[in-house]
Amino acid sequence: MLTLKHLRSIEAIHETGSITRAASRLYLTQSALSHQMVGLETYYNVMLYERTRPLRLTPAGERLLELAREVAPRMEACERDLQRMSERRQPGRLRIAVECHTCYDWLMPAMDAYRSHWPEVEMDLVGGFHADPVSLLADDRADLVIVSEPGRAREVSYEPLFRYEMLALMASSHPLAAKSRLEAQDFAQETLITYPAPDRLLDLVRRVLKPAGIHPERRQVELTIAIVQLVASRKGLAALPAWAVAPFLERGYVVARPVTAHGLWSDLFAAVRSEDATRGYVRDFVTTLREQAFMSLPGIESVPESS
Amino acid sequence: MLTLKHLRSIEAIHETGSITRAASRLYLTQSALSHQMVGLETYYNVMLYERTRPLRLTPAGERLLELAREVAPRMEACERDLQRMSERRQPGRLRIAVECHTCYDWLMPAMDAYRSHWPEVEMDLVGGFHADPVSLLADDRADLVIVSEPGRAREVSYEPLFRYEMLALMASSHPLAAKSRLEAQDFAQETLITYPAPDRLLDLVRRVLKPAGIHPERRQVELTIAIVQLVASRKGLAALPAWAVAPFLERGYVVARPVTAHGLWSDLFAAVRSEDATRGYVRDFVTTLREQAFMSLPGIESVPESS
DNA sequence: CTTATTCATGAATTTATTTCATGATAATCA
DNA sequence: TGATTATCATGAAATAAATTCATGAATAAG
Repeated sequence: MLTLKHLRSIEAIHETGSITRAASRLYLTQSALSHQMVGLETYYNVMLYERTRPLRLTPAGERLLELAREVAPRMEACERDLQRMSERRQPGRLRIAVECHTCYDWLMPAMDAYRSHWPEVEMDLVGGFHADPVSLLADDRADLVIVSEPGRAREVSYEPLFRYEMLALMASSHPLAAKSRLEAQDFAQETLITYPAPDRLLDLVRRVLKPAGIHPERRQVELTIAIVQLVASRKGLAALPAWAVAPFLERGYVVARPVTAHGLWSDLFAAVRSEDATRGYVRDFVTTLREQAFMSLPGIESVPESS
Repeated sequence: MLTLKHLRSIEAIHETGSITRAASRLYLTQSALSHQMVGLETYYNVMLYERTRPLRLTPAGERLLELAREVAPRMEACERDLQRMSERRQPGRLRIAVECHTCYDWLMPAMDAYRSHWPEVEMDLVGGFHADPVSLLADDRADLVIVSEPGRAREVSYEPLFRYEMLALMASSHPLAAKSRLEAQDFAQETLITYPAPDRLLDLVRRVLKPAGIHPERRQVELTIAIVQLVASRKGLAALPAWAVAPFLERGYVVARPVTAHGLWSDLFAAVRSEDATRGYVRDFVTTLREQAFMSLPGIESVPESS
């Protein structure tokens, strides 16, 4: 029988163009999703997608996608209403702390989307720099913190959001632009342009350069646009999320290259107090973060289980 | 997770005002439906219906009902479209034969409802009287026959529709009106007014009077309204489906009484060729018959499994 | 007050879903 | 063009979910 689960699957397959990627986004194995689709196809005796790469929906698949788009939001709205009815306490509050500079790019639209679903939830951003932002949860100064690594404290629950690739950025006239990927040694003689943040938060430094014993000259700038401008002016290299550099590549002054053989991928998690993790408005905020990110950020993936 | 099944359940509970009756209409045990509801209630941590008789939906239950009403028809429309896509043969044909006179009362509206879902299916009514209407299927003179008893031939599939109670009808001034229920002997000295049909099709005669060896005087009339008129004029008794007599009871000239201790219940089935039983447009016709009947005929029930 | 009904619940059963392990097929790249 | 890597399909096993059966408790009807 047709379920919401099937509709979500069709949407994910359509959006990712692949059973494997869709499965990962749905937190399923590739096999489970394949079985699920074969089951649907057998039940209705139709093909739902062409077995080509990239995979495309057939007319029958498109029809299901259409259903998903008209039906899924209504079911979700109903679920939110039920959650509201069950939590007869005060409407919730979400004070959000963010560790990474670029996070604001996707956090703001996500908060907007969330506000329309949960108008009664009061949202706030916790400003300032904090050595250990997760401790803001226990101190009751924040209710949700965006971090790049899950901790292991039992009082805090870490919800995976997504992962993105960090790309090395250089002027298109830079000699290193000739290489298809950069390694740690390539940075040795360069200036590294970063946000003003401790090394712990700079994935390139912490996970690539420091382990290789390489400590390039450094320069710190606040704004992404300023970093790109300095790179274009051949003042040094930078490492930024793939989705953040995409708009600048079109103009051709800078180029982006992966770092190390498999690329430098960073994960993001939402940390919440474990007692809050099951609340409807909190879970829905996390879900909204994921949805909005996958909708607007090109090239991101879901966090693999092992992380 | 919320499924279409849950929505159908909520609808059935709302319409029947009882877990037991809803379960029977959904072809489930009472227990299964109870578990299902408790599961939903636990998942969302809300009550869905008041534990009173008759049972009423809570606001949370009403919210689910609202969802059901906006979402279920869309899912059904999509399923029909998929079925159409899978059957790339000729659009179907439905020649329908009917055994019982009163069937036309609910069959016509049901056919209208069905026509809007399957405009490409050509419907026709097979007229005339037939000693063995089910044989019309094998003879390819009909595609679906409404009958009151399932046969056991393997080439024919019998889909249960619903059951209704036959009530004895008499003038309100008739002495028997004093009794709360009638027995076979009560008919011995009366005239029985029936449709012009063989005894085999008259449930009162076949299942009550004949077994008791009672053969009252008879009079045959074509139209339901004429039967009621004769009864009101004290020309005799009649037995008609509860839903067919309901409109005449209001005026007060006739009264209706159950027959025998547990009432005289008649079942209805749709007989189709087994090869047709799985076709989308056929299954949907049967589903539409059930739906429309339960929607418009008061006091009917679903056919118990054993029948 | 007794007798029906009706709903809830625990245990057992059946059915469905998911994963694991692996094979087949198609795309990519030296 | 092979060799290599990606991706999807599939069967068997494991896990999870839904359904039934048997029964108890609560509620309405006679």
